[in-house]
Order: sequence, then C-alpha cells, then structure tokens
Amino acid sequence: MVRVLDMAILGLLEERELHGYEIRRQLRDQLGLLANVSFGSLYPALNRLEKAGAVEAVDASAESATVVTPATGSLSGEWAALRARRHSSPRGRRSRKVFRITPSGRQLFVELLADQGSAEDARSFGLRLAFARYLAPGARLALLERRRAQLVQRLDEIAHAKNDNELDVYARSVVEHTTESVAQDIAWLDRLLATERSDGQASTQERSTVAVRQGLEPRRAVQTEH
Amino acid sequence: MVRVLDMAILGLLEERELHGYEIRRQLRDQLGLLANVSFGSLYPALNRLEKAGAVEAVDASAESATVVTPATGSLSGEWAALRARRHSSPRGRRSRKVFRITPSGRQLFVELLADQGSAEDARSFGLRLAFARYLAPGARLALLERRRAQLVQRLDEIAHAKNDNELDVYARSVVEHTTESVAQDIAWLDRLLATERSDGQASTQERSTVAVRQGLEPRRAVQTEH
DNA sequence: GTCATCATGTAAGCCGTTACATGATTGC
DNA sequence: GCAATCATGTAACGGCTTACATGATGAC
Repeated sequence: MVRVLDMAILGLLEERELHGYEIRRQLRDQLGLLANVSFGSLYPALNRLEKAGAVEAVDASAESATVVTPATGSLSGEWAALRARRHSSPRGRRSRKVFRITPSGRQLFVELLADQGSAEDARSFGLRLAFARYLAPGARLALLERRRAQLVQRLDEIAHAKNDNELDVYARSVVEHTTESVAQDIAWLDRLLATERSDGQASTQERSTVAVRQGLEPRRAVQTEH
Repeated sequence: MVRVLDMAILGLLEERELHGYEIRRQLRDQLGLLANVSFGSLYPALNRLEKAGAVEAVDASAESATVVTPATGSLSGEWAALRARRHSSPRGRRSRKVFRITPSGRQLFVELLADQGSAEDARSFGLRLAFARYLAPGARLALLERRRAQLVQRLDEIAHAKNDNELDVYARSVVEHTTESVAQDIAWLDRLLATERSDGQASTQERSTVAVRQGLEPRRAVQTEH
C-alpha cells in the first residue's frame, strides 16, 4: 500500500515547519484521519524521509517564518540554540527537532498524491482529497473519478452477490448498511465532481468562491438504491 | 488487533464444513467484508487454527467417524483419503482439505466475538455484527452499545477539534463527510438497538412481528443456542 | 522532589500482503 | 496437450502497534 503516513507528513509540512510531536497532534485534531498514528511509526517515518532528502531539520538560529507562527514557533535541535532560547522563549521546550520539506520532498509529495498504482481504501483516498489543493485540476478530477469508479464497482459486486444467499437479520443489516454507505459516498463524490467541473469552467481567480457553492446536480443519479 | 480473520473463518465454519478456497469465496461474496483476503493469509490461518484445535480436517471416506484423526500431515494418509474421495464424490476436486469447527473452536469463536479488549474499527465491528446471532442477547446489546459509544466519542472529538482551524475546501469536505458518515452510523445503530430492545421485551412468539414492524425480515430459528 | 506533559527514539512482534511454487481437473 | 479454473501452500517483506527507554520542563 501507499505510504499513507509519508504522504500525511509531507502534506502537513507543505504548510509549515513542524516537529514530530506536533505533527501527530495535527494528524489527530486537524484531519481526523490517521487519528491514532503512534510515535513508534511516526518518528521512524520522519527519519526515513530525512535520510531520503525529502525533509530536513531546521536550524534554529536561521528562522524566516514571517507569517503564521503556529503557537509552537519553531525551535532547534541544537543544544546551544536551545539554551539560548530557553530564557527568551516562553514556550521553550526540550530538544525539538523541527522539520521542513525540501524541493525533492515536494516532488515526492505530489507523486504520492497522484499515484494511481495501488489499491485505494477510504483512508488513503480521504487523505489524498484532504490535500487535493496541491494537485493540478486535471489530477484532482482523475482522483475523484477513479475513486468513484471503484465504489460503483464495489456496489455492483455487492448487488450481484446478494441475490441468492440467505442471510440472517444481522448479516443482512450489515450488507445493507454497507451498500447505503457506499451509495452515499458516491453521491458525495458526484457533488465534488460537479463542483470541480463547473470550477474548471469558471475563472481561475474565483475558484475558492465557486468551490464553496454546492448543491449542483450530479451528472448521473446513483442507481441501485433500495 | 483482534484476529479478525480467525473470527470470520470460525463463523463460516459454524454454519457448515468448508475448505479454504470456498471460505475465501464466501468471504468475498457473502459477507462483503474481508473481500480481498489473500490465500497467503487464509491458509496459514487455517493451519494455525487446526494446530490450536479449533478446527479439524474432515475425513472424506469416514463421514461420521467419531475418531478424530488430527491430520498431522502424514503424507500417505492424506493421499489415501484423497484417492478415496476422488471416486466417491461427484464433485471430487483435487486435494481439498475440508475443515469442521470443534467444540473448543466454538468456544474460541464466542470469545473472539464478545471480546471487548481491543480497539474496534468498522471492519471488525461489521464482522461481529454479521455473526451476532451467535451471541446471547445481552452480549449483542453490549456490542451495539459499545460501538455506539465509540462513534459518539469520535463525533465529539471531531466537533471539538474543528472549531478553530482554517481548512481549505477539500479538507473541510473530507471532515464534513466523515462527520456525516459517523452520524449515519450512529443512527443505524440506534435503529438496531431499538429493534433489539423491543425484541427482548416482546414475547418470544411475537418476535418476528416486532421485527417486521422495524423493517427487518423475520428471522429464522437461529439465536438462543450458543 | 515528584508528577504531568512534552518530546524523541528503539525493539519486538502481529497481521496481512505480494510473489512464487505446485498440482489436479475440466473443457476444448 | 493446453489453457483455465480449482486448490493448497511457502517466503519475503511491509507497515503499524505496543512496550520499553530516555530525557527536559513546568507546576505544585
């Protein structure tokens, strides 16, 4: 499967420099997906990405973050810098290792985002979509359409298999609820696709405004409802 | 996490004897969950369960032989059984290894089903519910209520975390859709809980009537044993 | 001076996958 | 006799978790 954690880390680092502990918090609080990722996988992933040149540790003394300082600021991994900062900063913590994404990391990120090779579950799709603003409009459309096709296929498989077996109440309830959930996911994708398409026709500058509007007709009704 | 595959295998074997290939088919076609389980995990799981005494290989020639031949893998014995089977059965395929659940396997199954220890994802809950007829009514209620509490908590966490951050359209859409999905899951559980409760209060004879009123099919003589 | 929280890491292991290897039976 | 399907297995590996180990800081 796709390195979903790598993708998430890089996606968060696209926005601002972060250290591991804070990355985990944002994973939990901000995205909701990957809520329970453990440090035992997070820190090795960060070090792996650093070794691969996709991210780099930020030197504390050189700080240029003029914009949003995210309550955590950015501190160093260097002892001297830490000591100097300990008195000046009110939130000077321990040996934070703050990471920043590199150009090659950006490239890796979009490659991971647009990767079509591997089977996609709800989690990996959700993560991709959450970072979809970093994709080109065409790749965004492709992502949505690919996911839609997968869900439609799954719906067909369920409908096809269901006809001749005799399930008890509980098993049937599970199957039916699954069917409904998938159908609703498809309907959601249809709304996103409609927005995306009308978006592409609108002027590029107005994009975010247009994107907020919803309620456009899906291009095709979801069948197999019951 | 809970051995979700073991649970599925045992659950299917509760109903009838099956060989590995057929178990996989039923996993895919009948339950829908665990659709893509691979042989590379299925066969080792079966052999593990056999070693643990939870299932046993069915001797083809001797149908009702009470002598439990533990199928320790003696080559000659298996070959003989294969040859015997090949001519007797009209659908005599290759060296099928048909498994049957044992009494200790039944015990393991209900333990796995009712296990409260580990964190439960959608898949493991779906599987548990699909086999809920093997649970006592109390354990069934507990299963549903536990899952409901988890989802409510998750909803709270999302709502709590959402208020102060500024997400772009895509990320927000993901979060909102997640929220809606969880809410619908809770609503589904509420319907199941209502049925379950009125079911428990109604006289045993009236149960099917009650179930129909809730929009469910009347169940066949399943529960109460095990 | 000790506890909670912040912060980073390592080691062992589980659960499951893909890829590979083998063999039987049926239908053309 | 050859391909497709049925059928069972093994080997290598990958991602993620739990448990463990370490250490700083602030509050009481």
